[in-house]
Amino acid sequence: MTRFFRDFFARNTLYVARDLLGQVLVRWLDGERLSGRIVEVEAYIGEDDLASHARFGRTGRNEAMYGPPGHAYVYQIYGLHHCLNIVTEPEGFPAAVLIRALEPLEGLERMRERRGVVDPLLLTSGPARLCQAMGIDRRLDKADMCAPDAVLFVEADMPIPDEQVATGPRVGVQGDQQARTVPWRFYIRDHPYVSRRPRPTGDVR
DNA sequence: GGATCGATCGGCT
DNA sequence: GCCGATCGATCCG
Repeated sequence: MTRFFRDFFARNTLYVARDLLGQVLVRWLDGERLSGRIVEVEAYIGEDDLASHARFGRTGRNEAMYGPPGHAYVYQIYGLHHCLNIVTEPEGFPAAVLIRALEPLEGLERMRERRGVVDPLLLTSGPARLCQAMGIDRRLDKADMCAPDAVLFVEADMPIPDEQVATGPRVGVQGDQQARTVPWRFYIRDHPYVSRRPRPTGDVR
């Protein structure tokens, strides 16, 4: 399978996000290959995006977002969970695609051990779940996902036609009306492995 | 099915 | 000192 080169990630973040759907995220962990099809993602674009970690400018945590495309941005949240992003756009512009859900393909038993659950629907449907299943933590922050010897990378697999791509507001975003409602969440329509977390209503009456 | 809440801690406005 | 791009348990209906 072909891996994506850096120029794939250097593009407009919305295109990268949409095009990542259907592709396969691969993680080599202790000599074992774990993988899953990407079925749900979100785009975080620039310092003007008030839902982005870059909204307050460059800091220690978000530094990877300002770095070269095709690298991982992994952060810890709520003191106990990790989330994986892939950095996009040319170096210097802070943007990334959050990987929100996978359909597990390879290494299910290992994922079950790591997650402590058996149901495949609970293995990698959720940004923190997939990180736990695949052993992704801050040690992989800034890892180059385009390097020949990468232990975390994306393989080109199955393009998803426009009819099967759905969009919507990003999950878990609070505050600013624009940030809450802009349709920068992309997912495969009716795919069983998309996370179903209910989102707080962004409605104003 | 939906709503609510606690866990747990690094980074920061 | 406060808060979070989450998850899982628990309670209610």
